[in-house]
Order: sequence, then structure tokens, then C-alpha cells
Amino acid sequence: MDILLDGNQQELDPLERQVVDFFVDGVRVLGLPRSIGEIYGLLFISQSPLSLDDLVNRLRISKGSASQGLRMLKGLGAVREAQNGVDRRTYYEPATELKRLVGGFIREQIRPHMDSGKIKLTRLAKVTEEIDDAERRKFSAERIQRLDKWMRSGSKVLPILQKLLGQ
Amino acid sequence: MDILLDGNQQELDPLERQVVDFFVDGVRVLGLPRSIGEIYGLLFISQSPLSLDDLVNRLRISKGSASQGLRMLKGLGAVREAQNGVDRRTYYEPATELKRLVGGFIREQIRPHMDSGKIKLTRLAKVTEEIDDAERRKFSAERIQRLDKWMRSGSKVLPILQKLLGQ
DNA sequence: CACTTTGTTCATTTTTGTTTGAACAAAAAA
DNA sequence: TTTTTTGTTCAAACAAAAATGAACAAAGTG
Repeated sequence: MDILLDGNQQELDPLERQVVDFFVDGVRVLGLPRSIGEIYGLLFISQSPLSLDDLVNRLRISKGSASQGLRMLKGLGAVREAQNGVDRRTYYEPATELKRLVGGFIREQIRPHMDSGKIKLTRLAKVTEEIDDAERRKFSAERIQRLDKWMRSGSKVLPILQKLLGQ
Repeated sequence: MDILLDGNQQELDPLERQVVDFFVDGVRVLGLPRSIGEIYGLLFISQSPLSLDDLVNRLRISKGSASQGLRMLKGLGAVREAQNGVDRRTYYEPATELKRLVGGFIREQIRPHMDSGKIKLTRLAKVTEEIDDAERRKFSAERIQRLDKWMRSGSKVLPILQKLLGQ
């Protein structure tokens, strides 16, 4: 039987709704799933840390989504566990320093691709050397070299980016 | 009846295959569809410009994909029409200057989101001012201000990025 | 003009990626 | 110990995005 309180918290109020939408849009640009934006957004605008089932109740997402989303956000360094008081469940709060967020994104999402890209480039260079037709070999080598230059530029720019955003 | 030539060009050779895969991976990081990577990749490693149905035949993608992909790549400034000779079909060649590619991506993919983000932020600031609870209003205002700072950092960094990559 | 070639559009299909929720594990409470 | 609470995992359902291909348009050819 249901007594007084309906057990679940209220829906999102207008401010919360708008902030959540803002982040949903933001993370889409970054190629991350919408639930990530919802969770981070709500944490970002909440005055106190929230637990997994606060998120489930307020955002009306499944426990699975909330759990996986929090895991990813922790991985990105975008969310940390708050000192919880009495209660035995874990509460989460957002990391709000841009530097940290950018750093996490670069580390988790960009670097791995960069690294695998560099490996592929090495292999490409090898294949290119083995081309019989001299003209094609030369042309291909130039293009591959250009790719290599791009990757180097990228590698060089990342830390600068991080520094510029971390003021 | 089929005479001599099977009409379609050969499959991708190992080098082409690897380069295409390299770009397929690359564009996925950027949140662009795989066909974009395939098309650009093949153009990138081809010694001469290719027509729409060269792309269809070599990559085994549909005419629709090729057409839409080329349109997007043109929009990004990543591909241009080559001076075609006798033939009445259009031939395409890749733009290979990193500066141009980065510029196009920023213009087409980043800026629009930035702009809509800024609009949303303005609205958010308004909603925040109307919060009754003084403490929550203050907290929210601070967070929104932080978002604003992020956006400004982003806006400031983009041109620098462009410049750094355009050496 | 009718016919062919080249390319675009867009409704439908296919693929990919995300979310769900039931089953499970871990740990505290009773 | 059994029960309850909290959180995770992962196969299946679902939703979103991309690719297909048939119908169409545009423009050249004979």
C-alpha cells in the first residue's frame, strides 16, 4: 500500500530540464550517449550530490543506464564520489573544472584513437614501400607522409589545447 | 550480354583498403558517417580524380551514399571538383591541406552547435534570475556562469587551434 | 524530338548504438 | 542465517543514424 509520499522524487523543474538538455546536446557533439549528458547535467545543476537512484527517479532512466553512465563519467573524471554521510549508498558530484573534463576526454576518447592510428600508419608505410610501380610508390609515400604530418600536428596540439583550456 | 570487361573496376587493393579503413576510423572519431571516410580515403590515395561512379564501383556503396557523401565533403571543403577533360561527368579530388580540413570541420560541425549553445545559455541565465529561493538562485547563477566561461574558452581556442594546425 | 548518361532525392531497409530490465553479486541489516 | 538494500552485468528490445535503390530531374546526344 502506498503511503503519503509517492516514494519517487519530483520531475525535473524548468531550470533542471534546460540544463539537462544543454548537456545532452553538448555530449552529442562529442559522440557520447545522451544518458551521459542527462546524468552529468543533473549533477551539474544540483546543489547536493545525488545517488544512483536519485538519478533513476529524477531522470526516469533505467538503473542500467544510470550505472553504466556513472561508470563512464567516472572514467572521464567528470564525476566523483562524494563523502557520504550516514547513508550507505554512494553519492556523486560533478567535476566542474574545464581542464579536468577536457583532460579526461582527451585521455579516454582521443588518445586511444591516436595511438591506434599511429600503428596503422606504420603498417601503411611498410605496404607503400613494397609497391612495384615506381610512380605510384612515390605518390603513395607522399600521401602517407602527409598523414603522418597530420598526426604529429594533432599530437602536438593536444597538450596546448589542454593548457589553454585549463586557465 | 556481357562482353569482355566486366564493366566495373577492380576491388580495392591492399594499400587502398588500408587507407580507406584508416579514414573510416578517423571520421568516426569526428562523428561523421563511415561512407564519408571511405570516399575521402579512396580519393586521398588515388593518383587521379574519381567520378561518382568510380566511387560506387570501387567502394561498392550505393549511388545515393556516394552522392550524399560527396555533397557533405564538398560542404566541408574536403573535396573539390577537378577540371574534367573530355568526359562530361564530374571528377573529384581531395583537399589535403590540414588547415582547410580543420577549418571546414569547425565551420560546419562545431560553430553551429556553439551558436545554439550560446542562445540556450542566455535563456538559462534568464530562468535562473527568476528562481525564488535565494540560495538556489545564487548557486545556479554560479553554475551557469561557469558554463558561460567554458563556452568563451572554447570560442577563444578554436581560432588558435586552426592557426596551430595550419602551418 | 526521343534516348542516354549523370546525378539527386527521399521513402524504406539495414545497421549501429543505446537503453532496458531481469538476473545476479556484494554487503549491510535484521 | 535470511532478508533487504545497493549496485552491476548483459542479452534482448528499441531507437537513431546511415545506406540503399527506385523514381525522378537535368542536361547532353543523335
